[in-house]
Amino acid sequence: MTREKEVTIYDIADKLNISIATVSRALKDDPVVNKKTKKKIFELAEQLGYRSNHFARNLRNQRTDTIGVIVPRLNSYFMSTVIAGIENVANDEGYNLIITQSSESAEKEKLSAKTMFNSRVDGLLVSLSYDTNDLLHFDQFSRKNIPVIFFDRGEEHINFTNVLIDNRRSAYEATKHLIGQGYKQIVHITAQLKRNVYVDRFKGYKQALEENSIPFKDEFLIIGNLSIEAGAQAAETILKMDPLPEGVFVANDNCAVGCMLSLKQAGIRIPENIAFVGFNNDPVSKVIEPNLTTVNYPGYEMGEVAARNLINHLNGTYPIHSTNTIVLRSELIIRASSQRFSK
Amino acid sequence: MTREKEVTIYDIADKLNISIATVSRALKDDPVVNKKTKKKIFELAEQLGYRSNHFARNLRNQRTDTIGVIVPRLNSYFMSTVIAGIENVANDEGYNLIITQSSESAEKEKLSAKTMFNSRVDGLLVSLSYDTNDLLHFDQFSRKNIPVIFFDRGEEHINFTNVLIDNRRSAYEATKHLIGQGYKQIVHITAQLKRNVYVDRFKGYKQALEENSIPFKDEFLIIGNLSIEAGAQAAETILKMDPLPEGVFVANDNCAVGCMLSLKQAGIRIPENIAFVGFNNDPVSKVIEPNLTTVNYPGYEMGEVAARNLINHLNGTYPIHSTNTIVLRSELIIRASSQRFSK
DNA sequence: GTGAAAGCGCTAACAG
DNA sequence: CTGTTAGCGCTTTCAC
Repeated sequence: MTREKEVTIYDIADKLNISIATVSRALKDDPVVNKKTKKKIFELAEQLGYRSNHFARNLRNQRTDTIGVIVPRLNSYFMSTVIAGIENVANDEGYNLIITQSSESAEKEKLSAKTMFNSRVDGLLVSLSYDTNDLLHFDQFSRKNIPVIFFDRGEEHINFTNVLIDNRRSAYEATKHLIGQGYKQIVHITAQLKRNVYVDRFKGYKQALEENSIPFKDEFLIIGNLSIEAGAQAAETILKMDPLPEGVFVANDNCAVGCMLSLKQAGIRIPENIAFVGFNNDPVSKVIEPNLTTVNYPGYEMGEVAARNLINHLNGTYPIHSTNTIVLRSELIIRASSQRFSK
Repeated sequence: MTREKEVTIYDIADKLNISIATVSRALKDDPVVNKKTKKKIFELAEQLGYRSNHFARNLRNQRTDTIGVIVPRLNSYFMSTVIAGIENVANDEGYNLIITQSSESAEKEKLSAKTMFNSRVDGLLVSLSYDTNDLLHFDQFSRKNIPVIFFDRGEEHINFTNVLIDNRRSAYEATKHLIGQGYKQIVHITAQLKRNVYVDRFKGYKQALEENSIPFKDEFLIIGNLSIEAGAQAAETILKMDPLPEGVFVANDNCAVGCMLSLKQAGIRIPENIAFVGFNNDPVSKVIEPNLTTVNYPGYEMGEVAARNLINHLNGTYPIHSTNTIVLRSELIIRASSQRFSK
């Protein structure tokens, strides 16, 4: 598999009988180079199919124009939307993306971090796995002054910026809405209470209960991995409750949908028997019947904001620790699944 | 933003009073190096926080261990599944991914190709945009013997391998199934007939009609961008038909769902009045009521196969033009939306 | 087993 | 406005 010889600035310099320095300058459109020379160089470069060698340049410049992205999973609507947002900003600014998924495992996340580190990404965008217990594997980045920004699933840390929504408040409003509709016995389906997003949503849920003098019951907290299947399992659990709960607040739409489908199959009517509120505003929330009340989560915007912020750090527009938490707007979207008197 | 000085093999060599050559060899685990020396080197490297410089290495080795991926859109279930598959294989084999989206525009696709080329990806995985008219922007890769593999949306070309499913056959079976259920007046909703996948699905649809002596009607071909919204629009068109068609075969589940929702809202019953078959087996097909009959599309597997194949090319396991088309198995999944006598 | 040295392609300091 | 030159950090050939 021999490759055609690459054209270098030496080739161009040779043919034009000028120095590589001039060629290098011309190619960067350095105004100091004579217009005519520049023109000749550009033309020849084009003709020869010259392409600049990133490695040589990076080797000199000590930067890669690459941003690393570590996500728990690629295949969710939310995540692909975030990545589309990141990609949009990054490409505009001339950055490439290296993307890996941790598959919700702390182990793989550490590995990914190492890969990113060794690939010398200029900056890192991370959404933590379910499993992650500490942030030690990101210390290597801070030590080298490589900015790390967490989005969605992050953790408070002096060295890292977080981009997120107000999960507590959103969950509070979601739960309050259910209570306002007259549902009091409310189950909460979520993931392990390790990640901020789930902890905060749980807090919001509890706060709403408390404010309405509804005692929190341990057995109303159902923990799973928030997949459709986990939703189906949660439905089993719910069906065994006696009396049945009146409402369910799920930390993610997909899981809510899985749960609703199973309950419906078991003859439960939504929202008459049990009301539902989800989280994320995944398109599926408008497909399920009844349509799912949910919290709108600005994924695309979150991706853009995180990337923009990272790039600003990189450009030195502001110092690495200048911002620490960016909160995006989110809001409850009320649909039929939670309304006592739905049409 | 000064970064801590990077540790190089020179530093290690200095401290250990050996040559950089030995350090370099040891770090690659070259068996020729004395075990003890190697151990010392590894320990010191660890302690100093040494990380190898990819650029220096790439500059020497003329390879990047990077695979480029160009997709029309990141945010569909299908695409994120494919990418998860690619990522899985690529990471296992020590390759990084650079991902860009063309946003269904030929222009952006060309730009992406250029970026990839300049980033010197070792190989390229592409799913073409709706818009793309020619493959000229991939010629630069063949000229340099850089393998390019198309997945899902490709085009026959002597230089490039395609990984796909048998779209014609799948569409044929889907349509035949509708006909078998007694639906004869069948609308086909799809995208511009530019990409293989849509052309082939259309062919399969037509073939099934022909074999059953059902004349194809021009007005039964509805072209859009296959989004949920396009589905809603298609529903408008359908509702104006008199008489109404009996069945609809949609080239993608999302669009089918959009269409079904609108029709249902207009009082049409599915499948009693109009039957539906989709394509892709997106999870949403099991959420919509009635559940959508669809063609199972092995996205994850497609990603794995495409990546595996590319990497085999790169490893020289087989020559660049040895395979030209890889067809993955796909099959019709029959659900309630298309069954005359559904429960 | 180990070392010396050349060179991958580019940039930038310095000199003119 | 242009050229010379010294590296960036690594791999690899050739010697020993």
